[in-house]
Amino acid sequence: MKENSQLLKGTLTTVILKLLNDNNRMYGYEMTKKVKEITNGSLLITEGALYPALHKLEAEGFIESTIEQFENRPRKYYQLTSTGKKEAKKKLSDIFNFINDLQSILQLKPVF
Amino acid sequence: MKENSQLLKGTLTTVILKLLNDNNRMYGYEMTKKVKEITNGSLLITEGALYPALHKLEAEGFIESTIEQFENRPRKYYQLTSTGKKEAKKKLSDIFNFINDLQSILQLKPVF
DNA sequence: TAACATACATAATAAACTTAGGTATAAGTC
DNA sequence: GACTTATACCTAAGTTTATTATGTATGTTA
Repeated sequence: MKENSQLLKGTLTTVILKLLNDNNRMYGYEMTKKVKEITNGSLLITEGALYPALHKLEAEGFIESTIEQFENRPRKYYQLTSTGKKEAKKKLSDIFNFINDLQSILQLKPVF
Repeated sequence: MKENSQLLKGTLTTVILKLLNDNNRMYGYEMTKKVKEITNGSLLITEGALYPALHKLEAEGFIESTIEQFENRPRKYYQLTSTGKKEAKKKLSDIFNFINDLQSILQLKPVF
């Protein structure tokens, strides 16, 4: 993603799994639009990051795809496999734990 | 850091700046202990990540160091420079914005 | 007809980490 | 006495994950 990109490393996979968990099936380009919309344009998934991430998740067996034609353009729809659903739960749990830890550290008051 | 390490990329610098912002001066090893303590051992800063990050921050002029002897062992104390204080504020603002965006995405309810 | 939007993709590069080592001193354990 | 653990610094090789820059192709809007 762009904008605050340094912060993002490692979260893209979790975002993808969460989107597919909530929406049953989505295609890549749709995910970029969705994230942009949700964050009012402050978080932008770059396609150079997204597509390799999708291919990796598919190779790992967490998602699977079907290609369909829509108005003369091919769309590659992805959905979670059963192991992908478990992975989504795990990744979400991990990231919320991480965010909690991070907030513990970042909201410490100065020592007097 | 270890444990949930994929999630951590890009946040280490912000954590360092925040620790120095709150504690005036700290040495590297102390930071690893502090983060471990705050997170009850769930977040571990590896020294292989920490020391290069400290050196980079110093090269960028955001922190400066003084070496002191403590019980026959050298400690390298770091503190924020004036530009480092501004950078700390900026990075903290960025990371909170990012966490907010992330939570917007990750807490979406399923579409009916 | 040029630019923008849709929709996929890859390759070179850069950044940030993990893993694995290294040096040195001190304290505790078998 | 030997070994492990803790303190305290450090670097290097390799991996992962992103950015940036392209490329292909179709459809729509200015």
